[in-house]
Amino acid sequence: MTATRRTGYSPQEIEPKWQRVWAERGVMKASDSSTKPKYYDLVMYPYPSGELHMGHARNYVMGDILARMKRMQGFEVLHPFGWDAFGLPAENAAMRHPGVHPQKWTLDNIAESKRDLKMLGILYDWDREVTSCLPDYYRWNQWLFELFYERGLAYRAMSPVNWCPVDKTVLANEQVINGRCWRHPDVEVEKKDLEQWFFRITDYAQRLLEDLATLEHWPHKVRVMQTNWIGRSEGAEVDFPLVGPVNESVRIYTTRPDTLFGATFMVLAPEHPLMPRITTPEHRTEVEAYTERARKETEIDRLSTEREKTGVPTGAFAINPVNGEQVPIWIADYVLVTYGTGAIMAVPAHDERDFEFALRFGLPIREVIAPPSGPQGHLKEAYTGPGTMVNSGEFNGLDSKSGFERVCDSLERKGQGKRSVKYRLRDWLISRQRYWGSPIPIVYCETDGMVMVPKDQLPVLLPKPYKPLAEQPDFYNTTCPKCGREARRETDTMDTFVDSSWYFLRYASAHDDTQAFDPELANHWMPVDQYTGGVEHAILHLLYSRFFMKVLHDAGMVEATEPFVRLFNQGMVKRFGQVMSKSAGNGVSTAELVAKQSADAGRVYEMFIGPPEEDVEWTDAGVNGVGRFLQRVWRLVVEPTSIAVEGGGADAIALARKAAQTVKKVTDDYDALRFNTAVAALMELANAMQDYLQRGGTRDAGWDRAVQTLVKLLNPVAPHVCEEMWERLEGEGLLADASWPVYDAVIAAEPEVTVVVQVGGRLRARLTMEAGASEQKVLEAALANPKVKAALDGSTPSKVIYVPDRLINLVP
RNA sequence: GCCGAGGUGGCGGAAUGGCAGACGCGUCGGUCUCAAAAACCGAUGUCCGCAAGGACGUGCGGGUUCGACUCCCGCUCUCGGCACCA
Repeated sequence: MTATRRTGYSPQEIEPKWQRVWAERGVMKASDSSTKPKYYDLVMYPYPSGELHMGHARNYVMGDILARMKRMQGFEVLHPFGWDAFGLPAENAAMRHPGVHPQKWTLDNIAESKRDLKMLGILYDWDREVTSCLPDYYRWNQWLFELFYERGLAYRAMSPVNWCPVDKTVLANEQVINGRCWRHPDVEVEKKDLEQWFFRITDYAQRLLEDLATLEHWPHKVRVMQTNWIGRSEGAEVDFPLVGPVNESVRIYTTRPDTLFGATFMVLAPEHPLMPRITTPEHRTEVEAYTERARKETEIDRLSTEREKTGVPTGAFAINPVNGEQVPIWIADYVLVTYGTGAIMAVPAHDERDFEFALRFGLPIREVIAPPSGPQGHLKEAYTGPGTMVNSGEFNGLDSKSGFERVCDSLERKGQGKRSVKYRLRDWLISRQRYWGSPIPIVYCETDGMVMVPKDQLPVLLPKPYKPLAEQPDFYNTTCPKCGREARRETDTMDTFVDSSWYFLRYASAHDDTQAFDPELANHWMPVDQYTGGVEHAILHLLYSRFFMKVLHDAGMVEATEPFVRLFNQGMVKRFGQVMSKSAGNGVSTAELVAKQSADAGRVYEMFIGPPEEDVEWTDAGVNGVGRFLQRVWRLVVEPTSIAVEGGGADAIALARKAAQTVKKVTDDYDALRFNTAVAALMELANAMQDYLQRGGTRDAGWDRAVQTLVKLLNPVAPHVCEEMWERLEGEGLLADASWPVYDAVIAAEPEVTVVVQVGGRLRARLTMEAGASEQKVLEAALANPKVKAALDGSTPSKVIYVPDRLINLVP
């Protein structure tokens, strides 16, 4: 007997159809006034790089799956999109193709990317689209800059800055990776002194650190990275009075005041302001030569731990306040002027760097902390752990922890020092000497100094000609808003991370031309329930956004203090062993995939290919396999044929039970973003359905249940084909139906279950009983059973295992 | 160096302490075809065996447990982050 001819479906026909239908129905338009519970589903807005390939698509698909599921579950979903549209690539393109303006290049790219997103069936509320390079957005960037300025959080300072010689721009600390430019891993960053704008993020260091503890739905890794980046340490500042006529002290910072008696020398950073005054005449030449060389050295050399320590003595001495000892003062570049006080006391016995330095220059090493065990004296290396204080006068015998406190108490009592908390976090340098960014709305006037452009005169528009702003007199020549006399505009633009630090608020009222965002609407939608994007933003973007949120909270503009409740970092898509990218030439073009296979297959494949947080390798065979799966689902749902088989054995109850279990599994998996196992579970259900038909199963209630379950649960991942199938089954699209299947009690069909009760790993009871409505009920009933109660003997079970019949002989 | 995450078939990967390898790819066999491709059906951890079946298997070494991929201790390798922050 031959099976009837099976036709399958044509994705090229149904996919455009449903994309049209969704657009017409406006299914992803978020209502601000809905009575449904809100769900804010956000993917990191991208830099618009033009045509999309499937490497870009992965996180958008994840976001889309959640949006569709939450909508079907009855949430009012905000799923917006926008473009991080300022930045260097547009300028580079403009330089490569003279005559092409960065704006045109950017807007063309946006159009291409948008077309490809739609082609993949990813639904956004495009009415709320945000484009950061357009005046109606960057106007509010400038407005927020002024808010920061008014609150004392934006300031200008001369600063040695990181300078990328290729991009000819200043880089933030965060953009320097191992002393090299983040955009050019082979280009060393130089140092240069410039007047720069900063945001005072260090004022928020403690709150940024503390609130990390509340972000329990963030990846552990990201929280650890931010914690380390903020880098809080507790210690003390101690004054070492200078020896000689100068009535001054050197203030040092240490995290180990308990080792104060072991300080045998001091080290100042080469840039330390005290250096020129304390250096003795006979050491002057040497010190100046050293500091000059340190200044010229690039970050990469300076930061290398491989490098041998260098330094020179100043000839000056200072007095250790705790024991009156005179210690020599050295200059060395292993001490950083930007951290602590730019000066340290060196305790070679208990600090690896000081130890190395002391060995190199023959400086004394004195042990003041005895390790809890092992021989003391004769150190081969620095002992940095805790121990007992020795050679420390009145503090001898104290353990290092209480010694820390007692020494601090003593210093504070005598006015020689004080407890002090330091952070590694530096202020955020936002100035960029680039054209394609938000102009900083400040005017310099000879009479009035630095003046903000009045808010009603914003935006300060970017001039049309593509040329550095500092070379455009039409731009920088202006009048002072206060006195009306000639003045000069600031020609720096803002770091694009400023733009991306608040765009998620703009979505709440994307077209409001009276304010950056409507506080009421922002409070309605915020915080973001799910934020999805690349791990490369684990520090910069996320820390800055958190900072903005806190500042805006303090300004009374938003209620929440954290922007993102749940964060997820998806892995990257590779092909031929490399991350998919235009430059590597290994991208799978969205348009081509859709033409040859289908958007649905691409979507399902990217979810099925591996754990969402892992990097995955794209293979064409893999996507074809998923295409086969979707065709098989179509045949099962639309053209089912049961085949009479000898022996039969089709079990409709078992199929219905399988469907119910799949509902639970897939719903949980989607919620936890375990898309790979969700798809696998749907494949299992399809296999079970096929098996059922092959055993001669017919279209009864169990079958219908399985069909509905499969189509609904698969819909968020493969929306086009599922909508089409649903229409054929029910006469309408699924999103219109908007109902998510609920896990219910088919499990009651389980005739008997065995329950095993354990206390503290000890087996206490085992009994067979009639099944209840659900696993949970079975367990509850088991605990109420007198036999179990007796076995438990009043103690609480550490574990109750529900064991299906087929496994019971494994339990003793 | 410090911090974090991981080592499971030929491959990607599944497994609240309870049948290791779900699901898929690949491979092999079959159906259809003049043939090939596609599609569909079946087999597929390794070793021994014609078979029924047996033995061995989650980086390495110990431990806890009736039972360990899973928990604990030690080691090792890989990948990510930070890196002279006193």
